[in-house]
Amino acid sequence: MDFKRTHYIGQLDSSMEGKNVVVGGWVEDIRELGKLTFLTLRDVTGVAQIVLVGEDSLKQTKGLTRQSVIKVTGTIKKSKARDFAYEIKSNKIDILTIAIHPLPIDPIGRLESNIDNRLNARALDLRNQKTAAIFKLRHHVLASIRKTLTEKSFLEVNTPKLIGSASEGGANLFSLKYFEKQAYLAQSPQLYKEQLTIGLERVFEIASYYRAEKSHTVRHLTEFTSVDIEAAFMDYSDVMDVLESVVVDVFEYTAKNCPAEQKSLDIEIKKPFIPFERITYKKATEELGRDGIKLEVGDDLQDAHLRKLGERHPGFYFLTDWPMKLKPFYIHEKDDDPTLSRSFDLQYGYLELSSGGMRLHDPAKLKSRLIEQGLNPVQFEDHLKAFDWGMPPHSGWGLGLDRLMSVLTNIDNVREVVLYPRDPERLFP
RNA sequence: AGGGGUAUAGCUCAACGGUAGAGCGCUGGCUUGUCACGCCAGUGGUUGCCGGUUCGAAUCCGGUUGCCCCUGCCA
Repeated sequence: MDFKRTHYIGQLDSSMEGKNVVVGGWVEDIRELGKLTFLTLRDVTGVAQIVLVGEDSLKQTKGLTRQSVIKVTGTIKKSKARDFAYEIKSNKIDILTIAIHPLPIDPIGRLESNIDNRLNARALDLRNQKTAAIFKLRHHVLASIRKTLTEKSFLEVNTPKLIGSASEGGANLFSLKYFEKQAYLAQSPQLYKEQLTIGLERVFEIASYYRAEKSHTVRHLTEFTSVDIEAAFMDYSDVMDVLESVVVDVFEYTAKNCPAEQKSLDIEIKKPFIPFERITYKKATEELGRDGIKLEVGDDLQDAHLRKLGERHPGFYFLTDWPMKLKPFYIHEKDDDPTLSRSFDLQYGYLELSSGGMRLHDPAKLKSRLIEQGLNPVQFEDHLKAFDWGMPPHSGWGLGLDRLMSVLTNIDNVREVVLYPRDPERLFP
C-alpha cells in the first residue's frame, strides 16, 4: 500500500498551477453536483478543494463518508471557488480508511457539541479547528517557556512522580500498590527541586501532578500540568521577576507565532502590561475591608474574596507577603516581621495561576517548622539530609499550565485546554 | 460533601397535561462551479432509568443515574 504524500496542503498555492501532486488527509465535506463533485480535504496544515469531473472520477467517491482518510492524486488548477485560490483536479482517489457514520460529534464544529460528548470523542474533536488551535497554541506556549527559562540558565529536569512517602504535607494523594509496598503519585516536585539547587543551582520541570481532591470546578483537575522552577541565590522578588518574564514571553511569543490559531479561536493575544502589580496580603485585606469584607490577619482569602479582588485588579497581579500560618513548612519568614512570609501568588483576576516564595535553607529552622505544622521530621529524613550538605538560599514557584492556557485562550473551563482531562468523575478515555 | 440547572432522533435544539417536531446529518432522484450548494422524496425516538398522580405524562410529583455551573475541599 502506497500512501506517500508529495506535499502538505499548506505547501500548495496557486503559483504551482499544472503541478502534479499527491496529498492525503481527511474528507471534511462532499458536495455532489451531478457530473461534478467537490471534496474538501484537510490535513494538519490546512484545507484544499478537490474537484472530480467525468464518470471514471466520480465512481471513486462511491461510499465515501466524511472524515474518511483518502489519498488524492491530481493536478493543481486555478479555482473559481470563493474560498480557494487553487484546487486539485483529480481522477485518482484512494480510500485508505472509511470513517463510520454517524460520528458521535460534528467534527467540523458547525454544531458545537457539549464538552462531555467532545471529551468522549476527543481524538475526533481535534478535527475541529477550534480545538486543534488550542493544542497547537499549547505547544507554542511550552516552547516559549522552555526558551525563556533556558535563556535564564535554568536546566530542565525530570523528577519522580511515583513516590514512597505521603509526607509532603496535608493534601490528599492518590495511593497505589507498588509491588509489596505502598506508593503515591506526586502532587508537586517541591522537595526534589529544592534538593537539586545544591548541584544544578537553577532547575525547572514541566510535568503532570496528581491531587485526590473531589473538586467540581472549571479550574481543578485531579491530574494537571505544572511548570516548576527553583533557583539558588534568588530571593522571592527575583523569582517573581522570572515568572513575570515567563508569562509575558508566552503572550508575546504566541501573539507573534500563532496568528492562525488566534483567528480560529477568535481571540487577540496581547502582551500584558508590565510590571505586574505587587499587592501585599495586608493591603489586599484592607481593600476588601473597604468593600465590607472583614478579615483577621491569618484568614485565608476565599473564592468570594478573590473574586472581589479580581474586580479591582482584572489582569495579572502578585499577592505577596502572606502570613506564615497560611503557608507550607518550607516557606521562609520575612526579616522584619517573622509572622509574614517571603511568598507570593500570581493571580489573573480571581484565578490563582502560581504560588511561590523563598524557602528555608537552615536545616534547624526547617525541622522546627515541620514540627510546628504537626509533621514528623523522621518522614522527611531523605529531604533533610540534603540540607546538611550545603543548601543555598533559594526560591521558586509552581505555575499551573492548564490555568495559564485557559487565561491565554480566554476559555473558562480547563477541561477545554487539556487533551484528556481527569476529574473525580472522568477517568476515560 | 452542599446548592442550582439539565437529560427529547447520530448531533444541536423545540414542544411544557391532549396524535413527539425542526435544522443539520443520512438514503434515493435531479443537478458542470459548489464552497453551511440547491430542488424533490424519504429515513430516523422505550422523551436517561424506576415508581407515583391523572381518563390521559416528554410535560406534574418522588427517587435514581449521568452531565453542566457555583460553593466547599485544594503545601
